[in-house]
Amino acid sequence: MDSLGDNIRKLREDKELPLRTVAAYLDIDQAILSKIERGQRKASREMVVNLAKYFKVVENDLLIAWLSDKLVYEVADEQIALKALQVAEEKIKYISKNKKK
Amino acid sequence: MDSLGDNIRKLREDKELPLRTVAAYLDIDQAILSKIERGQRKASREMVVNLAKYFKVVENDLLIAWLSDKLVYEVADEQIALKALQVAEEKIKYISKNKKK
DNA sequence: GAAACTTTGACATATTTTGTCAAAACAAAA
DNA sequence: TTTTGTTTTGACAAAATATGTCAAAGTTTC
Repeated sequence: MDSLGDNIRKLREDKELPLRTVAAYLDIDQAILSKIERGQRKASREMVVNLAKYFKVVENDLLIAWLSDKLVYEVADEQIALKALQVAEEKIKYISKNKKK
Repeated sequence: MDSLGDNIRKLREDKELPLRTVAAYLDIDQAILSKIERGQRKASREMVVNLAKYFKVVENDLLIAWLSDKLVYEVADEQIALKALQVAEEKIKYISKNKKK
């Protein structure tokens, strides 16, 4: 249930690595990584994939944290947020059902 | 469960109005309205609110269609789409619980 | 086939996102 | 408190997206 930022900050601090090191691996400026960890910038999908590889965690776990963050961000100041998410679920179910054919 | 575009196309055709008329009310080019109805462009929140007023339908119904479309768009080509939506729901529930205080 | 309506695509403009950098802020250790 | 290493911040430029405008092409109706 944590945000992606919380996740990767924990992973990084557990290994006692400076931003610099992880940022270098991702080939991004450490300022950006700092902002991502604090939720001020969004990570790209590619960064998330690379982070999962780097920290050896299940890629989908991080991707779900990342994508759900984006969704929350999208609906954040709407009263109808929850309802919209539920309807979106139905739509996705419907779409994937019809894709199997 | 319909997309916003389907919704407003139905509303418009039921009243037998040309794109031109509705577009004029919204103060947008009819080309844009055409694309919105066919899901090729996103409507702005403001347009949705104005459309609800224009067609005298419940504003939230259209807003939910609009917002859920955006969410579907966001997750569309992810395998984890459904899972991410569910996690986003949890996050929203958590957030709104803590906002009530 | 003329008239009204709709769709399409090219293009310009505006807005948002993203990357870069350096200075400021902070923390730990001497 | 100075030094050293780390993190955060904000200003700015560049890149990528989104949005608006228009006219031509396509479609439907009569």
